[in-house]
Amino acid sequence: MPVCTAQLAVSEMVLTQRSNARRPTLEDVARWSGVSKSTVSRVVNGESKVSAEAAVRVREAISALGYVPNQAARQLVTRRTGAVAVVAAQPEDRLFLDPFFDCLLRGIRAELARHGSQAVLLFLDEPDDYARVADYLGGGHVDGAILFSLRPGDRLPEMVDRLALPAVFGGRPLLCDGDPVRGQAYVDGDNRGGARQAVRHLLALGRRRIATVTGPYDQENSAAERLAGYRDVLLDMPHLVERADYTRQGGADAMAALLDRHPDLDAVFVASDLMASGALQTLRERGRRVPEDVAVVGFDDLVSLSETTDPPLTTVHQDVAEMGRLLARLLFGRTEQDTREGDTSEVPSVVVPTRLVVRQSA
Amino acid sequence: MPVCTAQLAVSEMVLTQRSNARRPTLEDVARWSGVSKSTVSRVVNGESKVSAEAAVRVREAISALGYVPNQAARQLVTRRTGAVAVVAAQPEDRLFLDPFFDCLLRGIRAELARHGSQAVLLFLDEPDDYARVADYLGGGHVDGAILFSLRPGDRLPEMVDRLALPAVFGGRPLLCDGDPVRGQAYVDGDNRGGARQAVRHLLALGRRRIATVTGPYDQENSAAERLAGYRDVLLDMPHLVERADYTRQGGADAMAALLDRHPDLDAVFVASDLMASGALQTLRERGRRVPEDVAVVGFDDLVSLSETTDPPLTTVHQDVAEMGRLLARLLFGRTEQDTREGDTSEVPSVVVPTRLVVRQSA
DNA sequence: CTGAAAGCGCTAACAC
DNA sequence: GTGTTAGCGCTTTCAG
Repeated sequence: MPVCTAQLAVSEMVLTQRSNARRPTLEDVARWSGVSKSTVSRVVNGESKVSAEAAVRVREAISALGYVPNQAARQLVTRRTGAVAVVAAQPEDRLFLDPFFDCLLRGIRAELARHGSQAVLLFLDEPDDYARVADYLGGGHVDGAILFSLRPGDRLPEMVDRLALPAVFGGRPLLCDGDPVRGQAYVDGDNRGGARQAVRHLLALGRRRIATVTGPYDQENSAAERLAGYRDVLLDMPHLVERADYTRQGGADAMAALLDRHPDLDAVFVASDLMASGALQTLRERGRRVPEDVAVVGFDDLVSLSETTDPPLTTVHQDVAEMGRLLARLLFGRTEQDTREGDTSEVPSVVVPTRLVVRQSA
Repeated sequence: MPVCTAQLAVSEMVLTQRSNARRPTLEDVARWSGVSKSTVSRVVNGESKVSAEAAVRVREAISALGYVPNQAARQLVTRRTGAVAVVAAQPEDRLFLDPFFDCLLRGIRAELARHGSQAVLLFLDEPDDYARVADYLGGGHVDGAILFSLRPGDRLPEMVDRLALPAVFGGRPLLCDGDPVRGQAYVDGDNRGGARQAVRHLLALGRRRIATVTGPYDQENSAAERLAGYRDVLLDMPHLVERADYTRQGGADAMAALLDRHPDLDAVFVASDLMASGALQTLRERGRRVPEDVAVVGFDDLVSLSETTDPPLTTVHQDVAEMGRLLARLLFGRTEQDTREGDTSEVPSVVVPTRLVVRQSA
């Protein structure tokens, strides 16, 4: 193979070149098959009131001409695009290394597919992205948007609201001061309740020096909630808190710091499985046995992770895929929750319960 | 292929609900500001021939009304959407755990942004996805597509070709039999050449029992090329090959298998950094010193990985972000490379050179 | 500089 | 069943 072959002839035409061969329109199909546009339209849209023979001829014409409907035109009249934007505000690097998003997205895509909608993923990373994404969302490219990983005070909820675009949030959207943004539908896990379950479990095991490795609680609501849950349970007991960033390495480092400061700790609630896997590694390197010396409980229950750590991780289970599905269903106004009549002021949102999965680390 | 969009009954209404509050149109703005639609259009599109006062009034109207142009309508006439699809054929789980895609996507997004285009990411995972993605791509939602991680024999290149949608491929698209798909523009790394550099380096170090951990060479061209490069150099020497799957764990397992079968190996070329980090771990666990006992060379040079392994990884550097940028630039037909006249039969493609980065593992 | 008019390709009444 | 007729909201000649 030639190295660095740069045969870029005719390059500047790439984007227009091929489209110059005008794509066949509904009208072309109609002419070709000798019927009217309406009939073709009916066939394309699978309506019933079309004679069998007409339908056949139209279908022939369609494949002969290689006709593909122009969505822009269709959309202009139907007001529907068949696409839903999934906006991830998280910087990509975090996102791509976190299996959490994989599950969530899978759930979203599955549910969207059931509705015949295509999920399109957009990233919100640099400041510039806001304007472009807002343009995109407001431009009628999509029927709705699912947004997540927004930081407190993110201006996207407000922007979306102004666009009058149906939207739901993964994780409760917060204002700068930590107050919830009003009037936005969201799906969230029961972070606080889950954390409580985890810490209570540790307590029930007889542990008394229970530490916690937290997420970036000043930036992510889930992290703040999980820390709150920890505090709820350990009201009058010592709080051994180390903040990390939801990464594996961060978890490892935080665990090390915790061990340095509190060599006598006998349990730790780590606010995510990814961080827990890092913590486990530190514990091993420091010669602490898990769970004998230190009991460990994680959060998320990303099975690919929690089942394969050594030892397998006791963790708070979140049905992430279900959350994804719910998000999509909520967007389509189809949440299983009953809609309470007349209570229009209340935006339908759902907090998904968690449960503790006991494996071997605690 | 007749493309028929799925019918949506109830959900359709839900999603249009909020938009019932009719969004202001160009015409509304025109009336509000007492000018014609044309003038408003000119202001919106930043044209020069508009009097200052008219422009001001129009702008007032726009913000007063909260006007956002309807892209579908605009697109219907301009034939431009301002969006480019990035299609990842890889199952998500792999994708999300591989830092490679993060860099690539970043490069793509950066370049696209320079052209004012929004990148929208689509996944191709289950069989169903093909039809929906094809509909989407053919539906005029995007100006072009960047596709990658296609398996040999994937039918997407052909589908895209029929749609007459400008497209470029990340990694050379292959037919089932391993032959390249003709007529498709692609950007690829110099996998074979890079592998040669790696193995030659090992040879120069005096190693003589050089093994390799490969990617899934029956499914991914890059893996096949890297293996070929290994073979190129070790023509008359023993080939110690273990196939893995481009995951960290796979790399660790393959390394273990290699050690079992060839306890005397003194070097290993691992076909990706992610796998190499796994291999390094196995080596450590088995008590082999790196590079004293076994020299290790990786591939990709994902700095976040290769610089943080223990010891830091000697690896084949690929400028992944640059590849991403090139992909986008190629799509826009604006590659900096010279254009050779009259050579229209040759599709512009580029193979990006690699270079060996020597750190401490070899 | 500005406006009027003609579509872009499609669907949706409404007649036949 | 099928064709006819209006637009959907925008850009774009082409006159003024």
